[in-house]
Amino acid sequence: MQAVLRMRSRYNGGVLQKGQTAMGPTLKDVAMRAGVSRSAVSRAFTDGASVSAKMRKLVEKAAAELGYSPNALASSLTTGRTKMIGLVSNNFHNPIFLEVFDLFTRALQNEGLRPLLVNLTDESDPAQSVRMLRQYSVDGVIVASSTLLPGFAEAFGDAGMPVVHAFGRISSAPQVHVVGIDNIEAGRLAARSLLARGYRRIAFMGGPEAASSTQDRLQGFVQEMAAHPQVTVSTSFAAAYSFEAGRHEMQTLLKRTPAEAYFCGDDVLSIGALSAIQDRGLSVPGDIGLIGLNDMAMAGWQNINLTTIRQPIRDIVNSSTELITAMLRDPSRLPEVRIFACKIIERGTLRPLP
Amino acid sequence: MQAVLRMRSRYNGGVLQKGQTAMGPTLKDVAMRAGVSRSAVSRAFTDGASVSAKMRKLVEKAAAELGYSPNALASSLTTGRTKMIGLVSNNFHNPIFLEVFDLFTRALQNEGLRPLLVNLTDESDPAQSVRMLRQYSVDGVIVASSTLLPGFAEAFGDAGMPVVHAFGRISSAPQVHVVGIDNIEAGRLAARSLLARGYRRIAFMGGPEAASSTQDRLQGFVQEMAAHPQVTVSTSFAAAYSFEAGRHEMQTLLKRTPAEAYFCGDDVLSIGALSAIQDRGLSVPGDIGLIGLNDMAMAGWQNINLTTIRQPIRDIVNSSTELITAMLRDPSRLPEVRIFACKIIERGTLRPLP
DNA sequence: TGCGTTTCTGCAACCGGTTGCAAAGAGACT
DNA sequence: AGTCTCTTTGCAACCGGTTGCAGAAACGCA
Repeated sequence: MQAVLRMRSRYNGGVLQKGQTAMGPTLKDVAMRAGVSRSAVSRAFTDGASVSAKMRKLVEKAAAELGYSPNALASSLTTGRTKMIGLVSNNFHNPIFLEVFDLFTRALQNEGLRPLLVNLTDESDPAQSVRMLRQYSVDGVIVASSTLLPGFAEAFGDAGMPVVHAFGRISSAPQVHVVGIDNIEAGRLAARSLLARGYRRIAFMGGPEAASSTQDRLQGFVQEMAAHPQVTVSTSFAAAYSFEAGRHEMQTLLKRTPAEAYFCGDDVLSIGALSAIQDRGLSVPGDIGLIGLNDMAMAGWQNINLTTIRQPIRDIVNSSTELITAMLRDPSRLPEVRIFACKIIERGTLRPLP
Repeated sequence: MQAVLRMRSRYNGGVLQKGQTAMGPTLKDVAMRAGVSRSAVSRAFTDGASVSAKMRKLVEKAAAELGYSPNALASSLTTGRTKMIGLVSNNFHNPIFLEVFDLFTRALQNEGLRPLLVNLTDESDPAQSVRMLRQYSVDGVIVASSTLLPGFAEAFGDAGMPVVHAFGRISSAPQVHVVGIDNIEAGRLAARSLLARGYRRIAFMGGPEAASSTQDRLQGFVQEMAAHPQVTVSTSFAAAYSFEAGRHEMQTLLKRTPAEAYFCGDDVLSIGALSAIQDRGLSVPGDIGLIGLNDMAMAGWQNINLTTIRQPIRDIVNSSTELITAMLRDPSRLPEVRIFACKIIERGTLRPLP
């Protein structure tokens, strides 16, 4: 009985010591209050543990009275799992990624996992990021980016963390899990739809030339065109996946004889290009056709109304989350590639099919 | 000497036990390798600790050879600080928040803090979120939202966590730190600029009626108009801060006699309204004037070219970050309100000044 | 060389939990 | 009641670090 009267460990009557996190009562406090051992309390909060219903009820009562909730970090010390997932990206300028973050955070939360957001915009050294995520002992890493060099995802994998690269480059011998679309196929799809509409002088206006997504889309686009020698193809690249870059690139293109239709690397670029074309007094699709990629919300806005290739964001996010949880269950699982199909969303920036 | 030969704790030769996080060598391993005590290693990694340069060098060498980096979570157990900050929001549909997240993650990273992203879109119970953040012992919480009920931020504060509510409602007796703009003043500013341009039938088309930001903007708007009885003011609300909601609301308004100019609750709403107006064959600013709020990137795009009130996102984010770090140093600091001025960005959706 | 100071270092306890193990308790059955 | 299970409980060690304290080492100076 007298145990109950002893000091309540460091949690001295609600007065916070300076420089210390607000920390509630601990397992020890609950144990004392319930008059049981600390192990009992621990077990009462772990499902599947060996505890009698009576004990559990007793502990829960004491815990409720004290407002106790277990410290996830402390338990991670012994269990080796923190239930934290590094959510790594360098894509903070493409509005589509806001949706990506929304979906990822919700999907992870539903699995009882917490996203630790890492912004790699200023980072060029994978080792540095590995160290950071190591220090926080994340259980796994989701790389959400179409422009981040594959070296990052691989570095995490090499460091022994489960990794999924969402929106990453498809590979037939993947180092890590990859979930995304086949950008080469997307390039072909764009090419086919331009051909079907009878365009003869067409062009690829890509995103940053160094990005694998740009390269792949171009490759597919050109491949498909190769079978149609009567069609001429030209190529150029915008400096970034941004409105301004797209607008600027199109302004440059318009100074010479422009193509009849452009496959733009991405919707944001398309919208920039659209703006440049309209400023010039030309009409879309009357004078120039445009097709984008992503189908971001804005593409559907009536004053934009962009024909585009839809990237199934939701499927990619859900599948990535599923894959990371599978990895947590079985870390020895071999890297897998999951490819989702794209489809064309017909709106008003290409001339109609003949 | 023989201590060096003992088993290297759980890190058995690089082979991971199944179900365990990839964990590198530990402090103990480094201590053994360097032939010193564990305390010595710990101190070598804490700056300002009492260690000789020689010892530090010795430890660093051993650590480098083993690829050791300290476990931040373990240390948080004794120090009581995790260097993790809960970044809480429910705003995942307004593109401006992508920029907000970008800025926050970078600012926090620069301070050596890690954002734990919490999506409250589906959450209505503050107690639930408090429990979650407690379990992860975050050092503080940044609430980044203009629509989240103040009850959330206050609940975190009551639970003893340092809190800053960014984009929150200004109050003269704040429960928690608030950083943002004075929405009442923003409403006045909008009103004044419409008046100055000679509009006589003007309207407020707000965001969700329940959001404090909407209410405040309306209040300021109406207050300013009160001094001009010759001007008529009407009011309506869109269901959400989204393109579709703005478009839909404007479509409804256009069925009756529309006002000469609208102050829209937000840029996204303005752009939706713009789309509805143009669809109807009317021109902006010829037939109807529009002014938004935020100055999101898109507002500057040439095919939108929205006159709007600029919200100084960057200042708000930096100031919030500064405030949260100040709270970490001194948790007893009293709640403070920081207000930033807004200014009008003149573009092309209002008729020119007479 | 000896002595007083100051700087370093290691011991051991602790942070808040988890878990293997052994002993206690509760039933079941003879 | 006695014996044998099976369940439940507590003890104690451990997870990977930190830190107060006391003793050891290094230094300054006579």
